[in-house]
Amino acid sequence: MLAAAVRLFNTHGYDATSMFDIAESLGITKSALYHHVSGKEQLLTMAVDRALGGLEEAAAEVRATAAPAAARLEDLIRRSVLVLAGRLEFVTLLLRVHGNTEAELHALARRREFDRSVTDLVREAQSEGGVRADVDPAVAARLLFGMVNSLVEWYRPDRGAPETIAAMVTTLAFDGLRTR
Amino acid sequence: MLAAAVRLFNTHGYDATSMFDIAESLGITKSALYHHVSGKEQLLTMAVDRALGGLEEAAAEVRATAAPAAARLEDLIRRSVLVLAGRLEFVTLLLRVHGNTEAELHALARRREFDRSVTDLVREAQSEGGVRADVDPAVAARLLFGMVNSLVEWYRPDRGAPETIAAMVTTLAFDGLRTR
DNA sequence: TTATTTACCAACCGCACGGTCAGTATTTCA
DNA sequence: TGAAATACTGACCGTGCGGTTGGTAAATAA
Repeated sequence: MLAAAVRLFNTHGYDATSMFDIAESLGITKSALYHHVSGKEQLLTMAVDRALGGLEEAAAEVRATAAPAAARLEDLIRRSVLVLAGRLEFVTLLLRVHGNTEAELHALARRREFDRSVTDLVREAQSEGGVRADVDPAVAARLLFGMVNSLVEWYRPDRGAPETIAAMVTTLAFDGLRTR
Repeated sequence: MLAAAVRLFNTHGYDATSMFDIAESLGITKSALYHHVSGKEQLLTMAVDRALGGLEEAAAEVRATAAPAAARLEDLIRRSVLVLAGRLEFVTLLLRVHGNTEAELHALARRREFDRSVTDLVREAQSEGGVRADVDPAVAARLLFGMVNSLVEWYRPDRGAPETIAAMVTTLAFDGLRTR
């Protein structure tokens, strides 16, 4: 049910998807839908929770390791790509949320907290000498996750295994495109 | 007027912005608004046109130069960042379009054409030996522009001059984060 | 001055949406 | 068997939306 709703939200947009559309795609009536969920916003909340949960779990696991910061950053990027690929539809919805309601603002706050932890990791890696110091850590973090997050716009299983994509992302992030 | 509409579309979402909201933000009535534009969709069309126009112009200018493909790719990335920074609100709207109407589908087609030209450029650079050959050109193109397009989510003039950001993007894209 | 175009307004229309409600099948379990 | 909980239905409600209409005020130009 959540899956059906999220699929429609992603295809036609959250606002453009009516509760009737969701019910119809499940072969039930709108009233039956309201018997199971409190409203449209709850579906959104459940979906972005699943996305944020995966990302936060990845960050926590990485924080628990004792490797150098640069290696932890690489690991976080890798794990994030795997979360994105595994929970693609939920993360897609999360990344399109823009803070119109209370619930969306809360999701946005959690996203910002995640972003902040990435920035911190970049800064730490710079001070350890593992990452070049001539880039602003906040900008670098945002560009890095701009790359990762772009998966929601184009990734499909037939374009490569998640691990393959993750390897490409970390290669590009740490070594760049130039031949050497 | 277009600027006011686009600002509201980006803040609250296209669907969530009513023609009344736009009129109110301009201090006129809804009817006055309809005197100048044919409808809500025309505002969208005009906005995405301005975004796509900038990107296509950049691609054409780059195509007209005779440099190696790798240098042309770097130049296209640089120019694209400048277009994004300069027309931020219009590109933001463009990147959120998802093909619900005829006009949006047309915009999406133009975007895909641009993406294809980037992929071609990556492939050409690989065959010239200017870019590492162990990455899929389509994936690399998408990751590169994932990085560039992320600007619409975070860029503001006080976070750095467009040229500074552009330099960071091309550095990250070609040389990566690792110290050497 | 007068005719014409341009800019604007208030009131209105039809429609689709999120959500409710009163009631009815169906399942569960003592 | 029968009571209680669960799953579901169709009709309905209020609201806000995109867009229209018939008309008025102001600018423009002959």
